[in-house]
Amino acid sequence: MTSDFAPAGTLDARDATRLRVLQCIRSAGTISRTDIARALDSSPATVTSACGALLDAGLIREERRMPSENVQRGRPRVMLQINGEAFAVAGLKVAREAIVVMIVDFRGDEIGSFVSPLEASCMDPDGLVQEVRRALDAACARHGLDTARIAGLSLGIPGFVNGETGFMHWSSSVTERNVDFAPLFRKHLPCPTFLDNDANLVAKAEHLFGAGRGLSNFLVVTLEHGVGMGIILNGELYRGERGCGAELGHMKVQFGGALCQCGQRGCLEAYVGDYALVRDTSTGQQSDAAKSIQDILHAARNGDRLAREVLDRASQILGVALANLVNLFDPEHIVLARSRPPFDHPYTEAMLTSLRRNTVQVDAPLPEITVRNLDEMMWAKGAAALGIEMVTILKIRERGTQDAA
Amino acid sequence: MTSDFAPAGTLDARDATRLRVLQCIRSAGTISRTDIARALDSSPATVTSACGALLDAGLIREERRMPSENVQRGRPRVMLQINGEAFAVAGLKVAREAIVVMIVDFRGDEIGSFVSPLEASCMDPDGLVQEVRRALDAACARHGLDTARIAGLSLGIPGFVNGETGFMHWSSSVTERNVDFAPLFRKHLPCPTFLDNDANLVAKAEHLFGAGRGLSNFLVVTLEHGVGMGIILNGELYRGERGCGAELGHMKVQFGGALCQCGQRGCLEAYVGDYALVRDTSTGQQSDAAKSIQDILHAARNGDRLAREVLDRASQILGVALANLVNLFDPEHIVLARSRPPFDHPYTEAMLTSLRRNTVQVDAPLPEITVRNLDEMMWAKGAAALGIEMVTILKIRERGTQDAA
DNA sequence: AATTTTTATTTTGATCGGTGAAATAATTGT
DNA sequence: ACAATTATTTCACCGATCAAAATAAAAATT
Repeated sequence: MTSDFAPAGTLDARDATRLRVLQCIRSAGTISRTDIARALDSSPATVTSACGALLDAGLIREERRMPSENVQRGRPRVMLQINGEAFAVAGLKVAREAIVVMIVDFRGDEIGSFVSPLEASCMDPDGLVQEVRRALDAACARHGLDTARIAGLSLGIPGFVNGETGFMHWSSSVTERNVDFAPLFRKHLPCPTFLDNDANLVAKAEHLFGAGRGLSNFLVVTLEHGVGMGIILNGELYRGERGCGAELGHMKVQFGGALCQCGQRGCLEAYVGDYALVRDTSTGQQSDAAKSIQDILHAARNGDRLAREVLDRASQILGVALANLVNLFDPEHIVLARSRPPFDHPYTEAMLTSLRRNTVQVDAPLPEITVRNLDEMMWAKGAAALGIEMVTILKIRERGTQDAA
Repeated sequence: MTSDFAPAGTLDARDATRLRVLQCIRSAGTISRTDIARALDSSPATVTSACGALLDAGLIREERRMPSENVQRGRPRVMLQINGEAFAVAGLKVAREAIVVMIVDFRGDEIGSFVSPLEASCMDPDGLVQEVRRALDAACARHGLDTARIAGLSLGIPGFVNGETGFMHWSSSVTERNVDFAPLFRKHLPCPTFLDNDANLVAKAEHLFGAGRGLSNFLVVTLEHGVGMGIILNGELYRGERGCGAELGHMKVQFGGALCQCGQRGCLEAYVGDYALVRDTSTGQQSDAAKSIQDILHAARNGDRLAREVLDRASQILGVALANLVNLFDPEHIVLARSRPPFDHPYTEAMLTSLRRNTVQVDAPLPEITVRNLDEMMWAKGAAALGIEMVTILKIRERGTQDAA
């Protein structure tokens, strides 16, 4: 049942403590044992023992502290930090035209990246896994890394994916439906491999390294061709019962409204997705087909009324959708990750105004909103973030069994 | 910090185990120790000891088993069940015209109920608490109960309430905003008292006693004057960061749409709330003001086209809103609790069709939908459900400290 | 320079919850 | 009566955590 694929939840009490300590160190960056004990509200003794194990496993290291302004009396604290060299993890984002790879160390720092072009944007499962293998090998080769140093591999893919089992219900990148990737990964790839919805990965990245660090309840909305969302509740990715929730792009914002790619009406994507903007600004004239988001923005800036209206409406509707999220989830924070600048100023302003206007009024302040640029690499980095988490658990477990032996 | 008010989260390992065992017994109804061990995946020894404590505390009891079809060899299992007589809890729902009280035993079975009329539908905090006291005393008197037997009291109130702290941001029943009820409760009421949003209470009731028994992720949508929602995620009430999420009634389903009571546009309530139906079926003629939902339904049944259209649209829009929830939360189950019959057949059908049509298509089946009648008493019972849970925790803790002494 | 004070970490010994194994209990089948 | 079977309890132990004591490493003081 608990295969390689989903190692979480299988931690005994001791390993759970070690993991907590590790995560505390990671989120603090640099921290002493005493402060860890304080932060986790546990005894120094416990922290000492957990840190011992983590040091033995090579996952953290002691830092010879700066002789600087530590103007304190008493025995100086020994600072601990994540040992970046512990292992490397590859994050891969399967996009339309390429597989984007980012290799990061255990700290999450980039070691190198690589873009491996794809012949076809939609492949059969076996073909996809082989492309992944090719991308991984090429990325390692480019940066002079032995593929064996990669301790884990994490794959972000658009579509409905159950990140806990590796089962894919549907993806725009895969010809077949209902594929169990776990065995394919085991067969073709050299290290433990994890699969998740790409928006979930960005959420994970924000949670581990970005604006969501240390938060328990926050949302990440991704804005590119489509609109996606990752949900962190109680400090964990919420995946829904069947592993395919968070379909913000197909939230209906207008009853009987505009037609969406998915065949339904009034979906958010049908107003704010790239293709919707292109469609709605087209006037039936000449070069419309070639119109890009850039063109539309440009036109709007030059006073084109249609372009302005479409962008304005998109911003407002996006604000409504975010307001719906605030009304439903009441999160601490929302990260709005957009690929290209269609929602740049002044549209971000319009969006925020609409958000405020459509939120149920409580005296408590609204959740913070962070707008973040999201290039292709960020997706891959998000994948890597998940990989780090998963492999960390594997390593801690491994260590545990070694102790026992 | 951890006052009387929110006893959860303050359980040590042992009490947590006891609580798990107790909840297992509750959700099973009648179960043997061996089966509990199997269900909780723990050792029989642990279960024995936990049950010992629970028996001592009088929270559960052994059932002399039926001599019936237990055609098994070996030592017969001793069945355990919740001891209803352990204590009583009062659930109160603050409605517009009355406070509805239900007194239940520890099993959740009704001991008696009472409706205590209110002079005013909106009171100052002190007045409200005194009305609560009056309602409690009257209910006890009616059923010949000593008020001292009530081990806990739980209050459901419409509005934005932080159920974990007892802090009320706003409620339609209270003249003031931002009231901390906890000290008022301590001052005027004879037993530990808890406060929560009324929709949360119905969710709790479904989780403990209704369609959500044993489920981890499900939603309860309440349909009456307004539209509310309770969210259970990972087996717990999700309250959002500021304790005021789940505002389904103000989810925008139509950009720039119909005007809502709240002053915003396109809210779900503005299409499916009682007052919206009345408004939208009014033709500017004579007795419109007196029109009731019953009248509208009746008119529709008799072929009135406007009434039909309005009800049809309401059903469809409700379906869209539920589809949004499915797309976002991917729950196991949704309970639709409606107070009066505006969404009876054939409108329930229309609603379900709309739900199906607006859900993102995955091969996995849709969550189950249960439609449930929700009379005023159910709200009170929901409140009682929360009360049972809270008091259970208090009792288990109490028992723990007794042991220590 | 030696000593005191202060703070951080480790060691030690005790506690406690959970567990497996063995013992006991309560049946049915022979 | 005795064997077989299943449920529960008892018991000895393990391992995680913790408080307290010991130790370590510095700064301040003498």
